[in-house]
Amino acid sequence: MATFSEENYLKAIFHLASNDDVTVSTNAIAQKMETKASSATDMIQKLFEKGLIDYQKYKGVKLTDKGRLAAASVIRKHRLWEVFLVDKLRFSWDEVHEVAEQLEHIKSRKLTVELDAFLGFPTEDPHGDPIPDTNGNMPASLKLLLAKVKKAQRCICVGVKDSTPKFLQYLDKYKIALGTEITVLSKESYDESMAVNINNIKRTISKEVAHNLYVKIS
Amino acid sequence: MATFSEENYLKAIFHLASNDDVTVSTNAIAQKMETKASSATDMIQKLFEKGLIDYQKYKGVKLTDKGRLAAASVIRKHRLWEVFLVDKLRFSWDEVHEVAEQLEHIKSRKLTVELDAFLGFPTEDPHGDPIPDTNGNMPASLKLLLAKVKKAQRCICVGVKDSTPKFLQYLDKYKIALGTEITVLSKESYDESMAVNINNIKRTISKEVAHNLYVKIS
DNA sequence: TTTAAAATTTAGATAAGGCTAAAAATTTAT
DNA sequence: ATAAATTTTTAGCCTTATCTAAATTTTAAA
Repeated sequence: MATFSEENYLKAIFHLASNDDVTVSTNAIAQKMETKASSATDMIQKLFEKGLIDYQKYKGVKLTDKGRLAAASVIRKHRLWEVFLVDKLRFSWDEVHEVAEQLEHIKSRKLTVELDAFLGFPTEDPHGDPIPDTNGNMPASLKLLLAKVKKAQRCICVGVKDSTPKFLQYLDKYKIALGTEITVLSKESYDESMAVNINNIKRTISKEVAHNLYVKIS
Repeated sequence: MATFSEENYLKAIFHLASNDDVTVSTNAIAQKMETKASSATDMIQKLFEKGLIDYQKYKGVKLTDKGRLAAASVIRKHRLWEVFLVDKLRFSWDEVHEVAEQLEHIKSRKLTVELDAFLGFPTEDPHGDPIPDTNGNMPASLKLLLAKVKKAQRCICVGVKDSTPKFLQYLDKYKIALGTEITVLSKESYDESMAVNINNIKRTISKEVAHNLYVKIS
């Protein structure tokens, strides 16, 4: 059974290797884990010995099937707990991550199964990210950045790319939440800003914001 | 902030010192923690340096106010989670402890506050043990041995003192389970046996059984 | 293609929490 | 009251996960 730290490294590798065929570098892992490359190397060797990753010195790593399932299981738990916190316990977007980081490591098959049922078998977390199923399969995400949406299209806010409290608070301030409908009125090529309609109010959205907000065409 | 291990030791000391004026011995702590006395000594010294316990070499240990509050907070979380598991997630009484042992260490003020509200501010866990309040005050336990129940009183089975398979099998055989309602019909002073009504069936309960079954007056 | 830069690994330390074995203090029993 | 038994502490070692500094390998550049 993996330790907390091992689980966090597996998760980091999973996120870095969005394409399964990509090998992930030691430095990338160290950066994601906010640690030193030497520490990452140590953990890589341990994960390799446990059969959770493929690894050759200096050549980067790749999750094995076993490792991918373990990582997906942790991500599944993380996202289920986020749904719990928002749907049942009045947490808001910017408050769930830190707690879910702890809850994701609780080990109990029954707990995950029952929590999933209690929440009504959700398929997405409050940020619009898909929840892997029990086999570790993650449905492809339909979300795209607001910046990619064409003029006159209507879309629904489903998540954020930047999940820092600062950005989430910005969204709160302008009443942009999960499910909010946004219509793109026009796009300004000079600064990549866009005019949009949100709750019947016309607003200008900066490039920065448009590149950090995920939506789904409706 | 206390580590998992520190929290577990604080909890052990809290449980061992039911009376706050009692000093707890190193051996007692080691036994409760299923570890060696030398390990207990190491942790005792750490807890003392953090101001969580009073300690003099060879003289045993007592929780400080700070330590007692920390211990009560962990026990509060443990019992709230047990309520959650039983009331919301279809866990049964004998499945909750192991998971609650993990959940009790999650650190988030808001989580505990919201969970408490979500559960309707419960005052007891599923075993009939009281839940300490946010100030660390624990209401006296309402749970008592069946032997103490007076004639004509109705009560609900909430736990066992003797958890050996032999006793549990006895309970099974006579259809006594968690939540079973028991009405005391009469008590025999000669052998301390009692006549009771269980599921509308009249039975005689021996002194041995009555002294190993916890109930709550209903 | 040889060298400089960058990335990666190894070596040696540290801190937490545990262990065994041995020493020291306290209790108990004669 | 002293010896024996028990309890508690200390000393030294192990593991996990981290670090810094140094060594090594790979990559990029001249």
